[in-house]
Amino acid sequence: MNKLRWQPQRTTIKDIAKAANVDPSTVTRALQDSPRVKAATREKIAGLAAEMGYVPNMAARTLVNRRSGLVGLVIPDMTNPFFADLGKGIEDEAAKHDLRILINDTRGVESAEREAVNLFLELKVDGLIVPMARCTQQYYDELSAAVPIVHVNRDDASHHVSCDRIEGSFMVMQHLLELGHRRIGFVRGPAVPGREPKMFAYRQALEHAGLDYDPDLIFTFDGTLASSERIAAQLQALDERPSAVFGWNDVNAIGLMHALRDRGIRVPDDISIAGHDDIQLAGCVDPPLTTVAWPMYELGQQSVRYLYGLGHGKTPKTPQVPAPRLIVRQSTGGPKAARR
Amino acid sequence: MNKLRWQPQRTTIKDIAKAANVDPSTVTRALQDSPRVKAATREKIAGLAAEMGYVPNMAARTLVNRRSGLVGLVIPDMTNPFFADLGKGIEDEAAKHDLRILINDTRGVESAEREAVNLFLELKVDGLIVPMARCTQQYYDELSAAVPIVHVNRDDASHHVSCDRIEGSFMVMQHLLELGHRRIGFVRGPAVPGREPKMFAYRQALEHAGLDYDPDLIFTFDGTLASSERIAAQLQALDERPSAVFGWNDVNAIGLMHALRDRGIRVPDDISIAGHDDIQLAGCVDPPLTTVAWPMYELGQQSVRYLYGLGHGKTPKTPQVPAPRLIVRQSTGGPKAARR
DNA sequence: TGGTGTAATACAAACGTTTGTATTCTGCAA
DNA sequence: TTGCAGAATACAAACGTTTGTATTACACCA
Repeated sequence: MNKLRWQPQRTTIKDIAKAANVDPSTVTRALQDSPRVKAATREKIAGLAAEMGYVPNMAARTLVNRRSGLVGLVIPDMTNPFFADLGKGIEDEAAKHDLRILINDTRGVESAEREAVNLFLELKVDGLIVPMARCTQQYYDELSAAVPIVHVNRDDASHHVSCDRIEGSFMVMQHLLELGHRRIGFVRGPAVPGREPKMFAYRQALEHAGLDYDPDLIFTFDGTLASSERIAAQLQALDERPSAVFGWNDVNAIGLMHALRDRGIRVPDDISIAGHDDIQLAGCVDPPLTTVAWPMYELGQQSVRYLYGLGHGKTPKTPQVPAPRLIVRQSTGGPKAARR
Repeated sequence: MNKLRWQPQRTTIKDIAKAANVDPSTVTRALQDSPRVKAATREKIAGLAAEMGYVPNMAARTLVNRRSGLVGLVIPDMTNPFFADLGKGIEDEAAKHDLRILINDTRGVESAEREAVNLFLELKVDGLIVPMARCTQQYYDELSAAVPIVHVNRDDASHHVSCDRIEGSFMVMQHLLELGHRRIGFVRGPAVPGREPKMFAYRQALEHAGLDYDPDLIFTFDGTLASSERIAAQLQALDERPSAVFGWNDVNAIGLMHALRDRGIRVPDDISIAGHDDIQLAGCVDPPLTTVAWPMYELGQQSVRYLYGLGHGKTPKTPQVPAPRLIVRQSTGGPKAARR
C-alpha cells in the first residue's frame, strides 16, 4: 500500500500533555471535564487543545472504549424521497443521545447490504438501523448477538419499528372501492416474496369487497422510468383494462400517469391512479396524485429511541407510530361505467 | 457512560492465533495473503477465521496504519435527486480503488457541514469529497494540510471537479432568448453570494442579448414547496409579468408550474418555465419540463480519481467532464406577444 | 556431519487514548 | 513539627492490529 503524504496525526494528546507539562491521562480527563482535574489546569489544557488544533483520534478511542458512539444507517436507496424524513427523524433524535449517524447506500443490492453491515461492524458502531432490509432474517438474528439492530418497516424482525403499511394500502384500496372501482390493478415492487404488506392489503381489500384476485392485473416495477412505461403499455394492451391502478410508489404512479397520457388514456377519466408515499412532487403533477403518507419522521425518531434502549440492556416494546394518512387528490375518481 | 452488553469483540486475531498455534503476526500476514506464510498455514488460518466469525477491528487497524481506507462524502441534501448519480459515480469508482464510502448528510446547514467534516477527520478517512460545500474556502484550505479534499462544483476551491454550470444555465437562457423571450425571470437558491454561476450565466446571457437586468424579476427559492408557491404569487402580482421563468432546479420549476396553473396561468402559453438538473420526474409532468442535465455520474467518478491522485502525492490537473446537455421539452415556448 | 542459505514463523514495539491505582502535594489540626 | 485527609496529578497497562527484526526449522551441498 502506498504511503500517503497526509495524515501525520497532527496533534496528539501527548503533545498537549508535553506542552502543558502534565501527564496524558490528565489531558484526557481535562477534555472530559472530569472533576479530578483542577479548574485552572482544565482551562489551560482546553486552551492548548484548541490552539494546537487537536482532533481526537477516534480509532484509539474506539479501541479502548470498544465502541465508537456511531450509529450506522443502511439505506437501500438514498435517492428515494421516501427516506428523506426518516433520515431527518433519525438525525434529530440521535443528536439528543450524543450519537452520530453514518450512512451507507446499498442501492437495494443484497450483497451491498451485507458489505455495509460489515463495514459498520468493523467500525464498532453502537447500533445499526436498517430500513427495509433485504438480507434474510436469519442473517440479522446471528448478527444481533454482536450489535443492537433495529429494523424499519420489517415486521418479521426481532427488533423493528414499523408503520402500518397494510393499513395504509388498505385505506387507498377502500377509497378506490368506495369510488366504485371493481377492476383494480396493482403494481408490486422489488419486494421479497412473503413480505409484501402492500400486496397483502390489496388482496385483503379485494376479498372484503367480494372481488376476485386476477393475476393479469398485477404488474412489476423495478424503479426505472422505463419500467413504468412498460406497465403502461401492458395496461393499454389489456383486453379488459382495469378502471384503477394502485402504483408501487409515487414515482411509479407519476411515471404511469405520464405514459398513459402519452397513449391517450386520460387520468382519472379513463383510469384512476393512486400511489404510495406522498413525495413532495405528488401534489404538483397534473392531476395531483392520490396517495398515502407515512409517518416517516416519527419512524426515524422511534428507531433511534428503540436502538438506544436496546443498547442499554432494555428490550423496549415495539413502539407506536402515528397511522398512515390517505391523501385524496384528483388522480382518482369514479370509474367510467359509474359516471355514464 | 453506560456499559453496553454488546460488543465483547467476538473474535480477535489472537484467538485465531491461539487456535492455529501460531503467532498473531502470522495470522495478520495470512489474512493479507502475504507470501511470507506457507500456503497450508494460510488456508488453515483462513478457515479458522471464517469458522470463528472473525471481524477485523478497524479501530486497531486504523490506529497503526494511520488511515482507515474510508472516503467521507459530505452531502448537503440526501433527498435531492441531483446527488443520486453523483453518489453512484463515486461508489463505482471507489470500488475500483478499494475505498469504502461513508456518507454524512448536512441538510445544507453550515455547522452540520463542519461537524461532518470533523467526524470524518476523527475517523482518519483517506479523503473527503464535498459537493457544493457551504463553509468558507479558508476553512477548507487549512484542513487540506490534514487530509486530501476534493470539492464538487465549487470552482474557487483549490482541488475541485466541476461541470460547467455557467454554460449549462447559459444554454437554457439562449434557448429562451431564441424563442423570443425578452423578460425572463430568474430564481436564485440558497447560494453563497459571490459563488452563483447560474446567476452569472443569467446576467451574462441578458447582456449578450442587449437586455437590462431587472431586480424585480429575481426570486428566491428555499427548497420548500411553499417557497415555490410564494414565488408564483409574486409572479401573479407583478405589473409586468415575465414571459419566461428560469427555475432554481426542477423541483422548484415543477412546483412553480403547479402553483401557476392553480392561479390560472398556463404553461407554456402564458409563461414558459425551465429548470435545472433533469430529475427523473422532469419528463413526467405536464407539460414536460425543459431543463439542463449535468454529467453527475462522471463528476462522481472523476472526484474519486482526483482524490486518489491527491492521496498519492500527485496534484492532478482539474479533470474534464462532459458538457451539460440542454433538454428541450414542452414547458417552454415562444412568448405570447410573439405568437399573437 | 557440519555449514549455509532460505523458508517459515516468533518476538516486540508501536499506534493514541482511557482508566484503575499509586504517588505526590497541599493545607490544616494536633 | 508531625501526621493526615483529600485534592491533584502521575504511572502503567490495556485495547487489537501491524510490521521490522530476530529466531528457528529445514533442505541441500560439500
